[in-house]
Amino acid sequence: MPFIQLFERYLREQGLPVTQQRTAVADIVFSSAGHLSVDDIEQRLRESGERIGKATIYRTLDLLVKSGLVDERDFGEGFKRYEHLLHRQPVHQHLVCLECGKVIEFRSDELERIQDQVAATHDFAPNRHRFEIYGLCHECRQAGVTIPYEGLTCPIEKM
Amino acid sequence: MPFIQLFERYLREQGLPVTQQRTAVADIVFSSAGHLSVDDIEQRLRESGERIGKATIYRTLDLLVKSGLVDERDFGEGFKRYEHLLHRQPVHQHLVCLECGKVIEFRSDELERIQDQVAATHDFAPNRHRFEIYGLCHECRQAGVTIPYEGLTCPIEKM
DNA sequence: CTCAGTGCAAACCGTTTGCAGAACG
DNA sequence: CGTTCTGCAAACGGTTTGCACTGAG
Repeated sequence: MPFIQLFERYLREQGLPVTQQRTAVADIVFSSAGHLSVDDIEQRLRESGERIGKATIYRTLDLLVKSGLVDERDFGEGFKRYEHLLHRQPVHQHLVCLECGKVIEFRSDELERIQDQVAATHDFAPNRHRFEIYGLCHECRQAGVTIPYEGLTCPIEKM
Repeated sequence: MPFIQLFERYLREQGLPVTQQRTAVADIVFSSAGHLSVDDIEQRLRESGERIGKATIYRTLDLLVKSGLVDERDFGEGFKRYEHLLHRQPVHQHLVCLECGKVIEFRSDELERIQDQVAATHDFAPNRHRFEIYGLCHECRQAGVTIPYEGLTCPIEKM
């Protein structure tokens, strides 16, 4: 995969050294399809025989995000995930299963339209947006999982 | 404001004690309009003369969220914000200014439709969604703020 | 050879937890 | 009065940072 070359070009453009650690991290990120956590990356590096400190992984991910080749995602798990953009779907959104954590990607042109429309109404210059749907995937529902409602029996009415 | 009574009702429904601390935290949350951080809440409690430990605030917020009266929000700031739902706008989304952090609320019925449509396509049972638009508000743009592009000069083409 | 990068460990920061003492019901 | 809550402080987990050492250019 020649995607690492793009990152190397970015580093050179910025006058930053192309180190073996940066290449190794970029290699893992670009060759993995999914939404990787830092622990995922560390583990895959270890599997490839590389032993790279977490600090370096974080610092390299910062560069990858700044370069625009990788997106940082936060699905509310308490840590971040990273996803490279050299994908079929340039801009896409996510369905996140609350039970198994599976992430399904989808794309909606309408969202772009809504973003522009809403932003225009509020005199806001949109830079990016996130749209995530949380729920239960087919498999988890098949397995009988449900989301319990623990709230008030009737919140608003009987005030 | 009688909203605290709803929370007290919830506590009783669950067989949980209605303590002065829980009431105080709920009081702050329900009487504040915006998107409060735990520090905001702690400070406002202090201003009202209450001295309540952070742990208790967190524990009470958990209950408020479970009751369904308060929503937990994460705008990617590294901490959570809390917003009560006894509002004009039952379901709404946010425009977040990347410069000043201001949050503008908006509502779009189309989003509900898109959620249902996308979910149906992927055999997914939606529970909730989040749609956030990040960008620059009118004031910050007036003040000359721009978002610098630090990425590759041309990411994809010259591979 | 020089300067930035790396690895380690400590620091950080928001959040959670364990436990002795206080308070609700 | 028993049971749950509170406050404190320590623990936690992901992330960041300081510093001596290594390595890229």
